[in-house]
Amino acid sequence: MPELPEVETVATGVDKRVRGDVIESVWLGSKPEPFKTSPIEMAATLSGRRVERVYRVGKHIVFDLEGADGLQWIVHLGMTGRLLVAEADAPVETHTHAVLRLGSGRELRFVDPRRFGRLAIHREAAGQGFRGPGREPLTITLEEFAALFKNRKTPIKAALLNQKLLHGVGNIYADESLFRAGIRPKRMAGRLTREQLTRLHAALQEILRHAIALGGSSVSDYVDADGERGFFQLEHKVYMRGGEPCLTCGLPIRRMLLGGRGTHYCPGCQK
DNA sequence: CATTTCACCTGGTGGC
DNA sequence: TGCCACCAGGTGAAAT
Repeated sequence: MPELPEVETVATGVDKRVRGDVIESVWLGSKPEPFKTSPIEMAATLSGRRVERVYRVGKHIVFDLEGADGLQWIVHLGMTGRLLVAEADAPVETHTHAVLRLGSGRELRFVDPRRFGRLAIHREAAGQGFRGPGREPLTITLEEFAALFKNRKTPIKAALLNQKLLHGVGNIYADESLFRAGIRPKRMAGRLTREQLTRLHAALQEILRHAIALGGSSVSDYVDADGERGFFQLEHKVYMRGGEPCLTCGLPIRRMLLGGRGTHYCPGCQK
């Protein structure tokens, strides 16, 4: 899964290749799982439209479609979803659920083995495009960030993963930013000190920006729109390093379950 | 309402 | 080589 940096990388890559292109025809797989909008309505809405712009909101990829009705195509990659721009004669991978044939002769393909991804048409309400469920981690101010966690009794890691608070943060960047800020994942969100909130706000933004600059983390099968892997996995300090020595203090990194998610932290560096 | 747990899927890995 | 348990970037419904 792609989290904020991976989705940003994919959206940027797709925008570069697809912006201005016309969707000439649409094929949607028969399995209904990925579609929040019915396949018939989705295909009818997309066919013949020009793509004005592609960008990221939270973990969603938003396609602005040309036209006065303000319709948008929303793609969520789930855990294993990929959006690929391919030549029309390139072999179609298994688990391909959507193919958009473009006027340029290329195809935009949605591939998702686990089928946790979602596709939908968003109808603009009151002149507003798709906004996402929460606040943007990259642009939120420290004051707004601190206010999100006030009086919350859930562990800080669970709060970071709650998309209605901040959208875009997932398991990798929650663990990595808590390590960088020196905070244990189980610490109650509402009990963080002002200093901890300041460190966490800075750590999260620094890590997300760094990860975007490196094209995201390729843990297993993540690739961008050109099929290229990212490099931020080489910078992980705790994620998936359970049992290995902390790169700062040497103590073994611990792995535990928190909210059903694998959680990694350093018992020496995080308080 | 806030919070936690679990189902939803396929595939890769490691132990036996 | 096979079988099986367990794990994986996420979310949202149901239970508490």
